[in-house]
Amino acid sequence: MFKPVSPKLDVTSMEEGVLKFWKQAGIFKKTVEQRKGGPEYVFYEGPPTANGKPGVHHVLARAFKDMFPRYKIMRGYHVSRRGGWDTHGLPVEIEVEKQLGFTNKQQIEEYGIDKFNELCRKSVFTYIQDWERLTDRIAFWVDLEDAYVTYTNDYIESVWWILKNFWDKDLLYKGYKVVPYCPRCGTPLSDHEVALGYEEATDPSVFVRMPLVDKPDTSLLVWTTTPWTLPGNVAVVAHPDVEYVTVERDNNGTKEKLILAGALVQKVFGEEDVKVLETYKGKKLNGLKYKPLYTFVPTDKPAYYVVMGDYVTTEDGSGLVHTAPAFGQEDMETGKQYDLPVLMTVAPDGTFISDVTPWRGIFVKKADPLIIEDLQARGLLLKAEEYTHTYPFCWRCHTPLLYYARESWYIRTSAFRDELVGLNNTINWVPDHIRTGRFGNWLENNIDWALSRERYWGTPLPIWECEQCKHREGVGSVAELSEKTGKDLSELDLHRPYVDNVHWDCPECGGTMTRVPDLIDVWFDSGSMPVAQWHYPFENKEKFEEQFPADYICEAVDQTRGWFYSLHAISTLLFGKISFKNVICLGLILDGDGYKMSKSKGNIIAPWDVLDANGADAFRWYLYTATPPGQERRFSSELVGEVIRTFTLTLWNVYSFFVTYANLDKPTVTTSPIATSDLDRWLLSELNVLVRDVTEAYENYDVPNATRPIEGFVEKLSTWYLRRSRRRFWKSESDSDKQAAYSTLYTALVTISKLLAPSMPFLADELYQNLVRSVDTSAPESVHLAQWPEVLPEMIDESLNRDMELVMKLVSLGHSARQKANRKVRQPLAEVAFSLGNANERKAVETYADLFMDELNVKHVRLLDAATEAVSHSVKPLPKQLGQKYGNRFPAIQKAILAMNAEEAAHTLLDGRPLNVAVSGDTFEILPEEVEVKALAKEGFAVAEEGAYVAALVTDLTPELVQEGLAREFVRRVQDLRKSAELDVADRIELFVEASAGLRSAIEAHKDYITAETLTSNLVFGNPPKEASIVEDSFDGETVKAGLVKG
RNA sequence: GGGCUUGUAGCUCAGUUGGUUAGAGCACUGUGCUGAUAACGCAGGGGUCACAGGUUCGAAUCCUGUCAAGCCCA
Repeated sequence: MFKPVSPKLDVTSMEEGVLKFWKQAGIFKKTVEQRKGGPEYVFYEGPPTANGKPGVHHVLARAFKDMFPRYKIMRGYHVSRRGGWDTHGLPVEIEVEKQLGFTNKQQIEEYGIDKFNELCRKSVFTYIQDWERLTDRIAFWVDLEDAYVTYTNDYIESVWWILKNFWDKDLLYKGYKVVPYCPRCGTPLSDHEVALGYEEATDPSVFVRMPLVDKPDTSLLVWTTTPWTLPGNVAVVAHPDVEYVTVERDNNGTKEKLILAGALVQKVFGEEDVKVLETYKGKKLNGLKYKPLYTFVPTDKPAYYVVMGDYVTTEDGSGLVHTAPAFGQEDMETGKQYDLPVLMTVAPDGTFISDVTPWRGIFVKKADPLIIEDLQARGLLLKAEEYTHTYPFCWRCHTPLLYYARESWYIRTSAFRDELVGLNNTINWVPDHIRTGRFGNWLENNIDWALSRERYWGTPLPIWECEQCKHREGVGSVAELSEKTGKDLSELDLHRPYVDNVHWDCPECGGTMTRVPDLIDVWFDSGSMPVAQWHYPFENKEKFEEQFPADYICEAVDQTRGWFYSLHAISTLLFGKISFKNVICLGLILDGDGYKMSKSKGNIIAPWDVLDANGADAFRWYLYTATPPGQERRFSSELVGEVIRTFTLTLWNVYSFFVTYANLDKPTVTTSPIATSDLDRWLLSELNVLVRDVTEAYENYDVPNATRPIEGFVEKLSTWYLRRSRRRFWKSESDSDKQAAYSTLYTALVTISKLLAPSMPFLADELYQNLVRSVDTSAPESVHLAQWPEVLPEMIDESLNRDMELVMKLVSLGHSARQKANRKVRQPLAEVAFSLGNANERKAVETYADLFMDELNVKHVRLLDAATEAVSHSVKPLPKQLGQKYGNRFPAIQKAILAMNAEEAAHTLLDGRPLNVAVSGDTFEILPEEVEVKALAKEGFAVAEEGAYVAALVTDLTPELVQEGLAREFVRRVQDLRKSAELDVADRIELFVEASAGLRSAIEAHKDYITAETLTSNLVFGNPPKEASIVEDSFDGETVKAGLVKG
């Protein structure tokens, strides 16, 4: 006996029940233990930060993370799914700053770094319970009890080991980094903070002459919107492939020559009459020396010449870009590339340094007009205008931000560009385009990783420097630190401020070694996780080797420059290997209107609302099936509800049907059924196609194709197989056909439960527990401990699948014809005749004649006789076949075929002979398969057609047919009555009938049929007793009163 | 400003190497069927395949440009 199953389903309580079962039986742990010794499948969890509540985008990522380990477990792999938490970084600090009401860094230092960091440490897990609860509810199986945490000493020590490795390979260096910087707050801002403060601003737009050293009458014409950066100028950038021109113009009576981009001449000079003397590519300008505008600060390297850069555009300005490496990120990159000097003309408070004598102490933005004045006076200014653009301001104090070079530590990743690109090409990206697109481009344009941060809560950069002689040492372990200091530091907290208090004597000069104040980028923390989660190499050597690299990781697309990059870069530099083999890169979740969900817009959808309404399975299924994973998706709760209506309930009802009837019949079910009918063979064939396709999709990390086809199969199972098989389950005799039907349906349901296990883990186990475990206690305890279904190729019969598809199409045409003829289905008709496009399909009509008769309620099924019954034929040349064969002669051939006598052409082709078509002197032999022949049926038929397929119904009624129709109408009434009287499916009844004459004789003529259909043990013509349930009705000109009682 | 992605019915999405009248589900309307169903069948309305050029006998599909949206970078 199976547990009785109601056709109604309360999704959430079902899921909670399964959740409870998993917990009690420890199923997750068992999935890990059971596969010990099996091949290893490695999954890495990209660590989230638990200082905010999880949202729907986290459900998305976790749903996708979960499905492949579940699949692999069922295929016999061992998967340890270790969780992890990202715990350092600015977002954590900002939360604590908010909490303390701080607005700048001084306040933190005054408050005490030790106390501040302690608050950070606590704040990190503020919402950990929300995370755990959600993770549990959506059935993301991950080991959170043994999760790695990036702030632990062990983790940090491993990160230090990596950094020491880089230090020893000379991959760490100190350089300048241009950052958005607030001169009032005295601090750089993170990208996130900068994004908060963009506003419209009006700045000067100046065109400046920079005379060439060798040709003083010719000047480069340079454009800038930040005149204050001009004292820091060291070079001018031109695009190598853009057209530049030398123009001659009148400058207050003297002729002057200016160089600028040809495309901008009109824009710069407008109406003015300028003469273009010469046109050439930008690369001709390469290396030209010009006279510096200012020389306040001496240069220690060659400067003041033209360099090449691809980023120059001809949208604005002059096409010649002024470069001051201290004040622009691109400028800094160019400076590094050409080894240009960095002129620091501005103090950290945003004023000019004293070397810039005319404007010393003046805030740079305020100095702009003064600089313009100076240039004007020296005849170097062509023109000054105003320019409105968006510019970032400090979100705290509204001071305009300066792009400003700060000293920073870098990793020499650009030296590994080829390795980064080459190794990336061996990674399987889903979607594919990320590999060469977003991620590949990023790697090809790789710049050195700016590693350091001037903050407090993070992994300290383990480099110590002598205060006197600047001698530096990298440290790669706590033991090394103990050795250098001669103290046991094994209990030292590796965070600031404690680690800052560790000093030793400089081996070079005897001075004091002090740690540099910087922390490292948190992305370096998370990118170190393959190593650091195991405290490698200090511990767990074997574990690390077993768990590296990952077979599978999955995060959203915003991680291309985040975790995806940091993982890849670190493992490339450290090991020369990839750290993940397969990666699914998810698109973002948008709201129902296509906007990004954000707190400020108030369009956040809370995951719990969706879970409480529709459960986790439907939520997951929606995420898997709605959109390919890489695409951004519009999300709404209603669409998740649709999953339940169209998929979950359909499957549930098939399941409920099976259990209900199986409990009545108690058949012996098996999952290796012997199919007796074509319908069974067809279903099993389709089932094996499904197993084959879904398995292949899982192997290819193709989520939509691992899920969507199951929907299609369930639909066919419910609306075709089961609808067509109902009577086989009802009938009273328990023959082999019935056994086969039960076993076929059983096999389908059990297989579906396994195919659904990775994607709908709750429903899958609910089905499995009842269908498998309740009859076989030796079976694995959960579907998640079971084996993935094997494809049985011998069960796949492609031609049977095609035949059944044809049958469904013809049935559909038959129904359509009935509707056109206005003949309801309960009225039997004499005959249906089909016409098919192609001769080898004809057999199917014969094979499935019984099915057609039953489904269409007709007495006879046959093929339409082309010779005698079709009034006419039409021919349709098929473009695909003929077009590919005859190319540009196709239109003429098509025209010629249509111009022929359709009847003669049709008969030729129907006989299987080729058609000779003459087109402007040439004769072409057109084959039967290149033309579609369509028959039009003669009158007397109700016809429906689609392409070459025709269904023709004989609609004439005989008295016998009418009587049979009446009998069916009567049965329908009785069945409704049974239902409204809430009788059980198997209850027998006594039936009392009063009917008009026509109906009465119909009932008498079909008494056996009626009593069998309605489970009537006694049919009486007469007045029903008082206790009977009664219906009165009239139809087809007849009236009836019927009553029934149990028994 | 650059890169990547996307644009097909009211909504969510398919659409194969270019080839018949561009499809499905949901929603809507009509109708039929039903002792598993919250369903199902049949039919109907609903499309400038974002736009404009080009290649081709033939373009939703290939090429170029434009527009819009999203993300990343500047």
